[in-house]
Amino acid sequence: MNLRPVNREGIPDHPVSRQLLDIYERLFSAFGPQHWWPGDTPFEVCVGAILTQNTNWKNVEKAISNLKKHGLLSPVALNEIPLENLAARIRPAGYYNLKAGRLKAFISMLFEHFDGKLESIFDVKTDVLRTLLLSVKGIGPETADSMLLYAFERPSFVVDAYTMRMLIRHDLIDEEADYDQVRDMFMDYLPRDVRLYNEYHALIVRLGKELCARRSPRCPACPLEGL
DNA sequence: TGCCAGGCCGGGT
DNA sequence: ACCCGGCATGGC
Repeated sequence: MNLRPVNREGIPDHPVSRQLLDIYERLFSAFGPQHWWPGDTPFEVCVGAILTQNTNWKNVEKAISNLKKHGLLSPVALNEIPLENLAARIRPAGYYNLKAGRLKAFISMLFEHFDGKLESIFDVKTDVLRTLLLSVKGIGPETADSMLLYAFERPSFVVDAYTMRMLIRHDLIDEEADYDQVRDMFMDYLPRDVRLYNEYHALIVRLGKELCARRSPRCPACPLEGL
């Protein structure tokens, strides 16, 4: 338990590392590359990360396409539009009043610290940026890590409900493990590789959509069966 | 038809 | 420090 991973040419040599890599291999074999994030620009990824909180991605697509159609998918536009109008545009994503406020809070941070320019963020160190994102009301750990990984291309592992269920059902963590513990496990025992983390999380979500990381029932054909 | 979806916050113990 | 209700639409 107190063993630390040993990095050998970027590949940790440790039972937990092998287990996590084994899961990755099985998922990749079963599903293939997922080509995430489904979004055109870093800014769109950030917006999508907020909109998809506890929400089906299909609904988020409608909301984003709405924003695009009305020319609202930019920091300036979202800064200008009144809260109520924004809420109406993102209605299909659910929790639209809540999320309109969260988008506004994110945009406010963008203007306060980066003059509204997303490009300015690329200079900021990852841990500083993560703390900054988490300080925005409405951005929690998963949303922050999604932005870090998929918009800003930092090796920050994203943990979600599917990840928890998958690990619990296969007895890799105990029920009371929290977000940061699980994130730390992946990041301590896997190489800090953006492409790996990108694909890994996307594959877990795919697993959840298709099969046995759903709440119920457990799928007998799970590619992770018999780990 | 009811359950679920790529969370997070705030108030009450 | 936990626990829990609220937030809301659309798909299967």
